Formats: sequence, C-alpha cells, structure tokens
Amino acid sequence: MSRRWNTAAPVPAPAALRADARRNRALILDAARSAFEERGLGVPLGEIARRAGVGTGTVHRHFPSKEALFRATVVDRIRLFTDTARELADAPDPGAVFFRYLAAVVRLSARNRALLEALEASAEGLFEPTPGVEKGFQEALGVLLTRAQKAGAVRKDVEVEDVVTLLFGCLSMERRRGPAGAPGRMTALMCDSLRPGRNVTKLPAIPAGRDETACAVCGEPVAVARTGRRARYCGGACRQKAHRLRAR
Amino acid sequence: MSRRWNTAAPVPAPAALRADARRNRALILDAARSAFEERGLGVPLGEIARRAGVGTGTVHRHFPSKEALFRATVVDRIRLFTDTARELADAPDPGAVFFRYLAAVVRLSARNRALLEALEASAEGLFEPTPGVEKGFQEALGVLLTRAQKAGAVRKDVEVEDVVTLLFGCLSMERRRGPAGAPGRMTALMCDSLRPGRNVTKLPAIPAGRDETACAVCGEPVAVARTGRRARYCGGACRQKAHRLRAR
DNA sequence: ATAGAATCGGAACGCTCGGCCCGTTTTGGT
DNA sequence: ACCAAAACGGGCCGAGCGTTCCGATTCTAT
Repeated sequence: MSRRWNTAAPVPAPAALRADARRNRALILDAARSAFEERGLGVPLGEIARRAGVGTGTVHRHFPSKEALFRATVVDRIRLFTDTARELADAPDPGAVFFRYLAAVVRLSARNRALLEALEASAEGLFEPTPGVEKGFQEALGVLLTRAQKAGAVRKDVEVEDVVTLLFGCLSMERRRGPAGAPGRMTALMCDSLRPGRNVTKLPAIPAGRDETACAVCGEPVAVARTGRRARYCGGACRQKAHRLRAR
Repeated sequence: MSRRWNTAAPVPAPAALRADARRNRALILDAARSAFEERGLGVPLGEIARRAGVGTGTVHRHFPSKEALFRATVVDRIRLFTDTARELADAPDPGAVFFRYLAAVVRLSARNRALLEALEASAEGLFEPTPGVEKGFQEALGVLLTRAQKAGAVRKDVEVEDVVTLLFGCLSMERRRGPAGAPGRMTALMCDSLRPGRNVTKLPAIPAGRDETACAVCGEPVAVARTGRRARYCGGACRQKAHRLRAR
C-alpha cells in the first residue's frame, strides 16, 4: 500500500531496492512507528533496531538520521487524517460529520505520543514535517469547518487555526487522562464550546492592531499606553497581586 | 518570603546555614526557576549553575538531584495557585470568580514549561510533586467550582478532575499558540464549554461498570461482548476504516 | 587575628545515545 | 554454481549530561 509519501520525503530512492533491503525498511518503519507512538522521540534508536530485528547500522542506511525516521512516521499519520477529511468533504449532515471527525481524530491519536510531540515541536519551530503536509491538513479540515458553520452547527467566530489548536488540546487532555478515565469526555466538552447558542463569550481577537490589552491578572480589557510597557493591570488590587506573584 | 515549603521538601535542613550558603541557595533556586520555566526539565544543570554564578558542585550540595531542584520550583508555584484559590473561596459572584480564576491561572502559567512538563509526568506517574500539593490544589479549586455550580454559572455534570484536566489543556494550547496569537482565546473557548445552556452534550461518563463502549472509529455507542475484545466498531464501514488505519 | 569547620568550584567519572565504519553476509544476474 | 555488488550488523567514537570528589576558599566563633 501507499508508500508514495517516500517520494517527497528526504529519504533518497525508494525504487530498485534489493528484496532484503525492502523487507528491512518496512520492518524498521513498523518498529519505529510503534516505538515512537508509545514512548515518543525519546526512545533510543537501538531499541527500534532491536524491535525490528536489525542492527543500528541498517537503520542509518535507510534513514539518514533519527529525526528523518520520526518525521516519516508522523507525516504518514497526518496524511491519513487529511485523506479522511477530504473524503468527508461532501458527506451529508455537515454538522454531525464535523463533530464526529474531530472525535475520531482525537480517539485515533490519543495514544500517539509521537504525534503530540511533533505538534509541540512544530509550534516552537523546532520541527517541520514535510512542507505542505500540515497545510494540506488545515485546508481539508477548513472545508469541513466551513460547511458545518454554514449549516449552523458551529459558531461563526472560530477559525481553522482554532480547531487545530483545539485538536491539539484534546490530544493532550485525553492522553493525560489515560485510557481508563472516560475516553472522549474532554473531547465532548470541547465540542460543546464550538456550538453556537446563547452561552457563548466574545473571543479575544486574533492579533490585529492593539490599542488595548487584557489585564495580566484578572483579564479585563485595559487601554494600553503607547509607551511599550510590558504588562498592564486593571487596577491597584491586580497590580499588587502581580507583584506578589513575581516575588515568588 | 515563605520558604515554608522547604520543611516538607526532601531537602534536609533549612536552618542554621552559613550566610554564603543561604545566599547561594536562593540564587540557585532563582536561576533554576527561570531556566526550568523557559526550557523545561531539559535544561542542563551546568547552565543553571552558570546562571546562578556558582559551580555545579554547589548545586548538588543544596539539592541532592536535578529532580529535587525541579520539584522545588514546581511545588512552589502550585502552592501559590492553591493559596489564591483559598482566598477567593468566599468572594462574591462565584461564577465570575471561578472563570476569572481559571483564566488567571492559565495566563500566569502559559509561559511556564516546567509546570506543563511536571503535570504531564505526574499524569504518567513518573513524577510526584510533594504529596498533598496536588490534592490541596484540587480541593481549593473544588470549592470554587461547587460554588459556581450552585450559582448556576457552571454546568452540573463536570467534576473537579475535569476542570484540572481542562486547565492542563488550556496550558498546552496557549503555549502552542505562543505569546503572539490572541492570548486567552483558547481559554475563553474552553470556558464556554463549561457554561450551562441549551447547547450542551451528555458527557461520556467517568469509568463505572462498562456494558457498552464507543465505536473505535465513529464514536457511536456499541454494546460490548463479555469476551474481552480489544476494539469494537459500530458496523462494516467503520471496521473497514479501522483496518485501513491499522494497515499503515 | 586565627583556627577549624563549612562551603565552594570545577575537574573528572561513568553512563547514554546518535552516528559512522568496515569486515562479513546475502542477493540476484549470469 | 559463481561472483560482484549491495546490504547487514554491531563495535567504536565522540558529545552531552548528571553526579561525585577533593583541594582551595570563605566564613564565623573565639
């Protein structure tokens, strides 16, 4: 099945491999996937080699570095979610489709520590999955979101970026809760925050010109001076509290 | 101020230290806190020593291990939040207090990588902040939650454990978004999920006897056989999709 | 001021792990 | 069956880090 992603991956030539090389490559990829999913990037390459039944040298012949191997397993999984989203792009009942899709992605990733770590690192700019992979996912998800919004099932003031971040948050939360404690509970809660209705708050706007900011303690809006101050507080009480916090 | 937590910490005697030792201890704790908050547990002890202007040997004289030092900084921060929650326990307008408290905790922790890592590790049982510290926080938070629920500001079907997990999720999300992109936006969204109203879903129950489970793909409920099966699907389509996913 | 003890600093140690090298083994075309 | 090329595997190296150790230094009681 699809090994097509290889062509875009940094790994050189997927064609014309000797039979044993092809077999070992698959074994390595397989072992790496499960090892990374269980224990994250921290798992030693030696263990992956051992699980795959090969030597560490063989691993390095197929993948120039540990990161390349890690990236391959993660990209693979994201592509899968993207494909699923595209398949659902014209399914009936956009609202239900959207929420079920979110729940499914979380459920299928909740045990995947590698994906979580990749998303964390990607946010900090330390790790870039093959260019376009994340963008492709966002686009496919965006289609589902827009349809759900047009159908009135999702509040209009959320953007794709919010949903991606929310997915990330659900992943973190479900993982924290572990397989025992009510799987899907946090995700269901999160989905409620996306529904339109009378109990919704005005969300803090995404960047834009800033003439006001939020009080660093209580969160109330405060007009910000042009003087490049760092933190603003809404009054004496909050400022005192901030000092107390800073005093450690 | 309060160095009281030391008495319970694994670090031996806080009393009768020589003047230079007392000074260095404070310098180390201070450097460790900022270093851990910026870069997490991954920061080398050598850098902490350098920032504090002492040698690595001195660090180890005051704290038996890197983990002990890490724990000290984290526990300190959690205690602070606990204290704040206790102070708010009889403030007027329980609903507003509750939501503002959540937002404040997230805002003050969003840059704190150490806290996030400690919470992750604690969930996996790899790290136990001084016994009672987490429990104390949960109790104090529970008071605020119960009051807000009684005031009708928070839906009745969430429990303290949910709120703690939600806090953790908000921390992850706000951190992912970085200081640039709309701070507090994800937290505001999550708070909406806690509000009562007509657009709330029935949440998956916390553990309990399990005679049914959720379809591993679409999430619909399925009666589970007594045969200790691993995963259950709601029908042929979902089972096929699961196989496709498993086939990598 | 002085002596003795407490503390300091950083060199040294041991361990883990990613990456590389090269003698050995396997493969597949002839 | 044979052989050249491809692939294998694990020993080896170096880097990074936590921890330990001990001679040098600083403090404080007298």
